[in-house]
Amino acid sequence: MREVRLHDTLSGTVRPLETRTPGKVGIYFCGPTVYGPIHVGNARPFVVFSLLKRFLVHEGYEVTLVSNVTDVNDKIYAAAAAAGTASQELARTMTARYVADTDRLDLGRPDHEPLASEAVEDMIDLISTLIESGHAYAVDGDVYFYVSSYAAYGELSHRRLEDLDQGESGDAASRKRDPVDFALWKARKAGEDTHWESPWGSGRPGWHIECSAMAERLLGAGFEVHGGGSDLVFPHHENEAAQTRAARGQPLTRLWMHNGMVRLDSEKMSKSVGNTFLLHQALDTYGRDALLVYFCSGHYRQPIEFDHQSLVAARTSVKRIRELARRLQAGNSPAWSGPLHKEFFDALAEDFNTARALASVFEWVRLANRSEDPVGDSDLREMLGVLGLGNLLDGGAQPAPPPRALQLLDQRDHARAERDWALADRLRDELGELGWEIRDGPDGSSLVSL
RNA sequence: GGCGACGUGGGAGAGCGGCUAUCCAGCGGCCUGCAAAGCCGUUUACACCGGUUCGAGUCCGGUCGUCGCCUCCA
Repeated sequence: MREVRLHDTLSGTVRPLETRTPGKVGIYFCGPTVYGPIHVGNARPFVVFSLLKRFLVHEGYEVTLVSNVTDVNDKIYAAAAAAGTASQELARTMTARYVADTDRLDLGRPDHEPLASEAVEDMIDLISTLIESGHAYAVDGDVYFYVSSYAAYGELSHRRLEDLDQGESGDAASRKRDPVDFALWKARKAGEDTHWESPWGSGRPGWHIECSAMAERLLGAGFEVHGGGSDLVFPHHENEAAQTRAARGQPLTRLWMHNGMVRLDSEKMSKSVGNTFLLHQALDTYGRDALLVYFCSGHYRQPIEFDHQSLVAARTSVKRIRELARRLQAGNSPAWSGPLHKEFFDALAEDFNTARALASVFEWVRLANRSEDPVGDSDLREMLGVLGLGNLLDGGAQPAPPPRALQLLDQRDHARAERDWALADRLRDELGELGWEIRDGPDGSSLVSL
């Protein structure tokens, strides 16, 4: 188990991963609001934190990964109304699609995927505690967090209250003590078809409180890593941090990790801008393997451009690994593999640098291709496995070509022996149509399935 | 306007103050009837201007540019 270091947004530094209990890590990352199918940008945290878990498990940690689904939200009400369905119905449908789409990434599921709508009791408890301790106040059925009561507000996002644009609008503004106060509970409004009873009347929870409540229930306050997209740092995570620490007297998490945005045309991919590429489309177009390589090809904190060329490049790299798999054999890897294997895991241990790790993978591929001797796959299998790409080495064992293909190959061998290149090339084309590619080598020709 | 991040070879993208990143594409070569696959070589990059240093993409300051957050947002 090597020392794992990760970038922490709060301190702005790369810090060692600290655990409450040796060997145990709890990770929570913010999942989507389910009012539509998710896009590639939404998928990035799912990939990053799923892979981080795999890596930590590889290092010997016992990891509990939690990711919420926000199924109560203004946008869901609006989208459901527009579609003429019940908001809960829409949320259910879109949650199922989210699960189906991310399942296609084949990275497993988080250990827990709590729904906001099923955690309202926990949220009410937390809100009550905040009111009792003077950190929140109720007004006309709403409850707001009283930001002024919490001195550390702004520490996560590194901004001062006076630096915020406070051009607050809407009817909530008049009920707040201060424009920066944010809603913990919202009184039921006309047109909202879901609501819960609370000490402050019928209503529904605000957004930020769900994560504080669900993370605490499933991981306990002070858990190891809280993650999400960098666009959530403020206000979402700032507010989460404030709520939990104000209520519990201890920090929500020990380390805040944020992934960079996926861009399309140099601009953040987002539903509101409308420049989205849906995850299921990306999976259809480029395939799951290429998409993973694409995500791993840049550091998780950097923005990454979603463009055709990058995805095609990723797909070509995948082919390169698959191509190598044909000539590997099961068993221990040669001596030259050792340093690369180490480099790979060291790179992941230093702020989860998948780009650098991938470089070791391709270095490995080159050395293996260069090797005259048979090459055992064990190290590469272990490396790729952590990136969720172990499958690239399966299917290395070729299916036997059908008799028809073998017959054509035989005919081509004859044609070549007679130097009838035109016929030989025609037979090669025919084989191509059957899905077989010819590889002429010193030991004769062989067939490879396309 | 405030806060922050980033600007690397044709494209993408790592990079610890001194050592080949890597991937995709191009070109040349090896292999080969031609291909494919693979290997070797190759275009000697770090926005600009100063500074620190024996030595700076790599540290400091400034300029320009791009992006993110400041409102829902992965």
